[in-house]
Amino acid sequence: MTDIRPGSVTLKDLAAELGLHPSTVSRILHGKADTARGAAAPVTAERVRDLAKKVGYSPDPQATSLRTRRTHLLGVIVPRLSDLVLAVMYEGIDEAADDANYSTFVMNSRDDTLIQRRKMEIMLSRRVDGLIIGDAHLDGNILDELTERKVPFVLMNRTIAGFASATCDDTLGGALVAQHLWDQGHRDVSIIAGEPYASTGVDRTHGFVSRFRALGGTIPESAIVWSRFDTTGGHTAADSILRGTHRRPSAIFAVNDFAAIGAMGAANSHGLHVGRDLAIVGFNDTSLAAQLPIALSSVRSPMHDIGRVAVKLLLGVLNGDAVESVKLAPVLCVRDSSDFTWEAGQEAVTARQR
Amino acid sequence: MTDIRPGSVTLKDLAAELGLHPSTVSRILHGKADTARGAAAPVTAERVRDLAKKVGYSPDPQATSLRTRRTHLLGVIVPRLSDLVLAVMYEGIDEAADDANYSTFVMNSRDDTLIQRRKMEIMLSRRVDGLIIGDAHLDGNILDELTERKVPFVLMNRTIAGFASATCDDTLGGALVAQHLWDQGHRDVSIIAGEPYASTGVDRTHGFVSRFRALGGTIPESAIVWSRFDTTGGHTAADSILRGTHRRPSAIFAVNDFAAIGAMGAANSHGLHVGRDLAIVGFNDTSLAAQLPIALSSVRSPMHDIGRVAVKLLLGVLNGDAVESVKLAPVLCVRDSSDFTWEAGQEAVTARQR
DNA sequence: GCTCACTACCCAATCGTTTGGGTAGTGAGG
DNA sequence: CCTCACTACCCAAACGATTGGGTAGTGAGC
Repeated sequence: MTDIRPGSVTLKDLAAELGLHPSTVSRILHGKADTARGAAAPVTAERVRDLAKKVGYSPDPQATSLRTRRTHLLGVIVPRLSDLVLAVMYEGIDEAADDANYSTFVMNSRDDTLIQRRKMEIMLSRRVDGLIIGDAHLDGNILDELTERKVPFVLMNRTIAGFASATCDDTLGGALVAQHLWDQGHRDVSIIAGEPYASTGVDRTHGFVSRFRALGGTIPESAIVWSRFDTTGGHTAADSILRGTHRRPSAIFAVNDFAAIGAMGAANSHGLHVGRDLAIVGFNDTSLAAQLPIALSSVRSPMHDIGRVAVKLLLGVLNGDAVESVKLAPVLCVRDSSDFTWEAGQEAVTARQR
Repeated sequence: MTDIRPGSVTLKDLAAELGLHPSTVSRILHGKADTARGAAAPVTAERVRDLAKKVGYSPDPQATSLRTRRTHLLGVIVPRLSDLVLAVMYEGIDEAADDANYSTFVMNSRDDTLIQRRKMEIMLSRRVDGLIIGDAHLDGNILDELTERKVPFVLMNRTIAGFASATCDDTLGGALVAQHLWDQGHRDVSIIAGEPYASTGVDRTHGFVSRFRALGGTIPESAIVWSRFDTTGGHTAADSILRGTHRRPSAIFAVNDFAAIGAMGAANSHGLHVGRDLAIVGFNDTSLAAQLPIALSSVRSPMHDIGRVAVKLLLGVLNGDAVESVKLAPVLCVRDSSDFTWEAGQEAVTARQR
């Protein structure tokens, strides 16, 4: 590419070199239909472009956005990037933003409303063109404020009624798991439901419960345990489920792979062999699921695409379009952790049906 | 905070409102020793600051950096953010940058030299003040180019001789594992070594081999298998190791937790019980290690701190200081996957000693 | 009464682009 | 020959902040 640091050569330099006015150069290099029209003679335009390429001219985005009031910057706020799910979504964002010539800031809020606010202010003070919010809380009061302040934004990962969002169809995902576990003969199930303020966990749980009940099953409130989304959260939740004396479920649905992995750990320490004594199904089908010593059944959510769609939606908003929320379809991946026909055969299934 | 979108009120507005000159306001709000000195009367300063707070003034960073030639922006390039190790390091960066009033761009290079270059150019065209490079390849020709172009940068995660870096002491980490496995009685070990262009894997492998040999052990070249850093990479590598007919090691050191998890999966499908038939040790002690059905021994590396240190180093460079590379100390965490005294008792150890 | 040193400000140029509005020069049409 | 419509440019004012260099006004010192 260039052998010099960008910024060393300006529009003015180019103009001087060619004996043109900076504005002419600007129109040639950055104009649209302008160029074809009255901007410059084709031969001049050629000269300009050649020189620009030769000296490695790249426009100063600071100067440009000072003038245009557009930074071509998007802000992304996630609970934590060390959550693989959000990291993958961000990869999708990174890609799509890049394709559209935008750059992104991403910051962690740790799901703390104070930090959320602070990071948002930082992004706005950086003059981002819009925000992608991946850590929306169901009470969502910040969002109203953003709307009032006319900040363009969309939600990702978690959804909230009334705002545009890019998510997985979590309700459907939950339903798929319910159907699967029911088909496998499970009648007594528990749910590790995630944080109550996150639509992901809430919707997955709701989808599961609705379908399970529609099939004729029962799920008492006590079978739903709220938890953090990480491994320790899942471990703790599963522990409390398995410790319960009056009933011990034959299957656990964790709304997140990491919680599921934690649950596997807990099952282990209770002397239960996952996939034989206890079925566990996770959500998101992260790259780990299939590789675990006992492969984890999981609902594959198109995380990467969710990130891409979020960018598309936001660009739509910036463009003044009326955008609609997008719910991408999940797919259930059944593996050893919940496939009772796998080695135990039919007897296990019937045994479980009691 | 403010109830209006940042950017709506400028320095000029403040000045007009107060009957002062913009430059005076600027000096009051952003000056250092200036303020105390001849900038303005204390009472005026007070008035300015009050109004600024009241109307929610926040300086336009684009305008500022256009003038100052400093963006307070740092660029971070990592192989992939969906690698938990890099994600955690980035969290450290995010924090430390925030503390120092910097913002960061982070981009994925997928360890592809072409993308690496492209992302770098994007960051430079955004006029970042400096770069943190988390995906350096040992052949490192881009780095020389950066040096030549006088771009301030530091390395993180991976190190390369001659450049400032923030890393874990990988050589020591490898040595710790060698010592541990030796103490456990293992004499026949294999290494899943990661990508040959990454110093992390190379140094961990080298540290391991050196110590193991110093203790009197032997490690043939064939016992070292290069691989990708993810679970599938580990799976494939372990598979080829375990498939080997002439020797089957009693222990495997994977230079990365994810590779180790993949190796566990492979061991499983070879009918080996990890922790009894085969010891496996990983690296980084990611949050998963301790939660796995069979808890994974791993070398804890201070990933979060590595990110923080990287920022500190880079700020040092920006400040014109001569900075030194920092190697943070690793700690070995022994768990079930390699603790033979755990349940099998002494017999297993001696059996393995042959 | 004059100089000197402050104090408390103001002025204007500048950073690199963009953009609405000119304006010389040319050729065609009447 | 004059007008008109182009073509191919140029001019200058922004955008919002920073910064080196003024300069009135005041009080002290001699």
